[in-house]
Amino acid sequence: MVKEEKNVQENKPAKAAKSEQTRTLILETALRLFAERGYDRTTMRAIAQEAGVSVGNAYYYFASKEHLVQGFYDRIAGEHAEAVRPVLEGDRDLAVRIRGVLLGWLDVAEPYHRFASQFFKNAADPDSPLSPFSGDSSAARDAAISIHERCLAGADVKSDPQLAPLLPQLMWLMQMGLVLYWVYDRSEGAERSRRLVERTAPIAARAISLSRFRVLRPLVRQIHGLLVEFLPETATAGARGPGRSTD
Amino acid sequence: MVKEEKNVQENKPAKAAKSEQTRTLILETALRLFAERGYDRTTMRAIAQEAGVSVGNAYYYFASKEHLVQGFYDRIAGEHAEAVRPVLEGDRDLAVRIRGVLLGWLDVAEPYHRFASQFFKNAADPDSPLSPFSGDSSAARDAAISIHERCLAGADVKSDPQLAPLLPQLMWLMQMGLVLYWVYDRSEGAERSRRLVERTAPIAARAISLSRFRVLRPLVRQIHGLLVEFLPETATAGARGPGRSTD
DNA sequence: ACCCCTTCTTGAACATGTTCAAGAAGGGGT
DNA sequence: ACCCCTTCTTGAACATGTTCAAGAAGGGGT
Repeated sequence: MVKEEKNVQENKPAKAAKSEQTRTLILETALRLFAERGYDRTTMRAIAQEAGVSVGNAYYYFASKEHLVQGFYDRIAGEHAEAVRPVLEGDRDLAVRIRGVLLGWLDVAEPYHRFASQFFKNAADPDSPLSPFSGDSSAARDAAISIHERCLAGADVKSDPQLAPLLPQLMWLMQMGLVLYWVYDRSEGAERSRRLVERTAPIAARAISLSRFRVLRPLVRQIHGLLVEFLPETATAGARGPGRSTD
Repeated sequence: MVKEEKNVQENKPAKAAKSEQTRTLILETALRLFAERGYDRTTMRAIAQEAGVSVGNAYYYFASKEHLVQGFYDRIAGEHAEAVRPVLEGDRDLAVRIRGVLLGWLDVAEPYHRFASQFFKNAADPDSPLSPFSGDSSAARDAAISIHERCLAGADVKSDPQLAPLLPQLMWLMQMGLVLYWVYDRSEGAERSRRLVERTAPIAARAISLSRFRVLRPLVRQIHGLLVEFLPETATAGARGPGRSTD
C-alpha cells in the first residue's frame, strides 16, 4: 500500500498481491516490534518468527535490517503533512506558522522517539539509503520541503526577493537540525526540543523579515550566493549529496 | 602518551607503565588497521591477533570497538591544534582566521576521509561514546572549542559583548556542521568542503561583526537567550547532551 | 618464604546480522 | 499432463562484536 514493486518486477496482479502481502506483513511486524522493544533489541529472528516466516525470507524482501526502516520515514512524512494542515490554514504570522510546523513534526514523531537514535545511526551514513540526502529518501524530503514552502507562502511576511525561493530548503535544513537535536534529546516528552522550537521559531521569522534591511544587504547577498551554490537547484531533482554529481 | 589512566586506577608507576603499554599497543594496532582496511572490515579478532593479545584482553582495556576510535578523535584534535598555530599567530582578520582554522581541520582530517563515514555512523548515535556530545569526547571537544576561542580572541573584530563569550561554542557547532558536510562530501580532495569553508568564513565573520548594530539588537538578544539556554554553561563541564542533566 | 588480594589475560561461549545452497510453489507453453 | 523457468521460502552455516568464568601474574604484608 505504501510503496509497490521495489525488489520485485512487475507480475500478474494476483501474484504481486501475494508477494506484496508478505512484504507488508514483514514490514508491519518489524515496525511494531521496533516500537515495542526498540531497534537494537528487535532481532531479525524475532521479526521473522513474529511474522511467521523464516529469517531468510525477510532478507528476500529487505536487503538489510536498515531497509526495514524506510517505511518509518514515509509514514512520518505522511502523518506530518496531515497534522500540519490546520496550522497552514490558520494564523498568518510566520513565527506561529514555523512553530506549528516544527511542533507538529515533534508530535508526529514522538511515538518513535525511543528508537529514533538507532535509526539515526544509519541516517548519518551517506552510503545508507536512510540518509536524508539519499535518493531513496527523496520522496519524504520533497514532501517536507513542500510543507515549508506552503508555510512561508501563507505568511504575511515579505523577505528579500532573491532569498525567498531558497527559504523552503533552508527551513528544511533547519528542521534537520531540529531532528538531530531531538534525537539526542532525553528529556521527558521531548520537552527541551519543544522549547527549542518555541525559541527558534520567532528568531527564524525575524531573521527572514530582516533580510530586506539595507544594512544586511551585503550579508544577505553572500548568503544567497552560498545557498545557490550549495543547495540543489530544485527540490524535486532527486538525490543530491555533496559532490554526488562528480561520481 | 595521549591519555592516561582512564580504565585503570592509579598504581605504582612501574605497574601502570606495563599496563599502559599494552593499552597503547592495542590502540595503535587498531588505528593502524582501521586506516589500512577501514573500520567495519577490521575485526576485533584481527586487532587482538595483530597486537598479540587475546580478544578478551582488548575488551579489558576498551569497553567496545567504538571506544577504540576515541583515540582517533584525540589524535585529530591534537594535530589540528598544531596545524592551526601559524593561523592563530598570523592575520588578525576574522574571516581569514576562521577560514584558516576550518581549512586546517580539513587538511588534518583528509587522510581519514575514506573511513570517516564509518566512524560517523556511530558518532551520530547519542548513546555512543563517539558522539561529539558524549562525556568520553569532552577532551577532544574542549580542545576544539579552545581553538575557536583563540581564533576569535586574536581577531580585530568587536562583536556584541553579551554574545562574545558564547561564540566559541557556536563556532564549534558550525565546525560540526562542516564535519557533517565533509563526511558526505565525495568530491576529489574534499574540494566542495573547502569551497564551503571559503564561502562560509566571510559570512560568519560578517555576521559576528554585524551583531553590534542597533537594528539587530532584538534579534541578537533573542539569539543570546537561546544560546544561554541551550549551550552548556562551560566548555569544560563535561558531558552535556540535550536533557542529559535531567536523567 | 608464604598468603592473599588486586590486576591482567585467556579463549570458549554467546548473540545476532547476513549469506547461501537447496528446494518448494506457481504458472505458462506445449 | 508434463516440463521448465521464475519467484519464494527455508534453516543451517557463517561472521563478528561482546561476555564470562577461570585462572595466571604480580606484589605487599607478615
